[in-house]
Amino acid sequence: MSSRGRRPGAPDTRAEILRAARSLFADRGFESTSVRAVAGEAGVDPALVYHYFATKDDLFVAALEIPVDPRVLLAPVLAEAGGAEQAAEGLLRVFVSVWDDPDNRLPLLGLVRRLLEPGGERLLRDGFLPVVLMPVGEQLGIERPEVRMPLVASQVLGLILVRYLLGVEPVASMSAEEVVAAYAPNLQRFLTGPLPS
Amino acid sequence: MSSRGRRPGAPDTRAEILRAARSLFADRGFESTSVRAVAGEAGVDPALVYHYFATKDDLFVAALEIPVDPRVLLAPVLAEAGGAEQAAEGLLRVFVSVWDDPDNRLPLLGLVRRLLEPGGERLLRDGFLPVVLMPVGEQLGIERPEVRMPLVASQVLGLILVRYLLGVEPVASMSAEEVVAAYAPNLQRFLTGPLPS
DNA sequence: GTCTATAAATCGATAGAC
DNA sequence: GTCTATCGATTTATAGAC
Repeated sequence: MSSRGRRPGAPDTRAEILRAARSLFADRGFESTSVRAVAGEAGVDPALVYHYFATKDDLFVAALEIPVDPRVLLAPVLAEAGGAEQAAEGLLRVFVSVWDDPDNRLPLLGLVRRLLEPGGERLLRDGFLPVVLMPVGEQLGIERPEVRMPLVASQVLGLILVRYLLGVEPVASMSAEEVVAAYAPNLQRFLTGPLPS
Repeated sequence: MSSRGRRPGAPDTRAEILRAARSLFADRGFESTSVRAVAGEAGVDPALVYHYFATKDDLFVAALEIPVDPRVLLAPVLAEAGGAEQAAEGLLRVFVSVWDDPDNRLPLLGLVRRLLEPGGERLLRDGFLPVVLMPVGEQLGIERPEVRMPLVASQVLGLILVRYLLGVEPVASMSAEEVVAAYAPNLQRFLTGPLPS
């Protein structure tokens, strides 16, 4: 309270390393990001990175820890009135609000980049799809969720790529409501519309 | 004709290197594929690869030369009766037939992998989108193609990811007609349906 | 045409001084 | 807590023998 002047406060080097790691993993991926590059970006010695995080994998996990639990965020939408027939709009609104939050952006981009790197297939097939997306389909009570949710995933992935990873205009600059208006009807068709045989 | 026995025919090492390069670039991307790995896969010395193709970049270009010209293939569809109102189905049918052709698969996958690597953003933003996709939109005579075609691109990219790159079931195993039935209505909405404001 | 040998750079990771 | 120094492996690429 009454102390004057600037606090000495050691610069939080560890946090600085994490910030640099998030930034680099997000726009160069895991393989193309060297520990040396992270150290350089953070303004510290490469060995210091290893001092805090034993391996490069540990650094990745620490930097890209999922900032939100999608199952918690989606729960209210799933409980909403209207049921599956109007679910797409609510789901999409939650999705965009999470991705548009600057605190989430870099960690999420890092995860997606990892998903698209060699050997990342399993992250979607054995991770995100069965753990997050399939339960959503089942709770919505839609028909043949095992067909419909992968279709949903294909459109959501495409949206992530264009809007967040590649920055293709005008999608990248659309407001949240414009994105919802553009995509909700198509997602809704995947959820409850007619399907091949 | 009348000559017997096996022709001596020097083993076409150059072609063998290209085949190995296509395979590795397609499932590990550009950065994660070393010239040594290509040489190993082809059963030759690494230096020989440099003998035929001066640099790793040249090898990539030679191996992943686009096997088809999308503008030529799409021309008949664009000239068809029905115009923009029924274009999605025809466009999608051409798209799937090209990607399902084994001769095209590896080169196309290699290109997409490169698109998703660090610095590959420009390949879509300054390459594929303005050169291929935007002219299609303009020839169809749709409204605001600069908004609609990026939306189309987002769904097509998602389909490529799920069906060809990540192999998510059941989309990966669908017949061509099933894919058309599943995606054509959504693509059609992006082409000629209502849009935000 | 195909190889051996190697240069020059960069990688992840460790040991140990201060 | 932060650094210097370095190991050992791997990378792209070159020079030159056969």
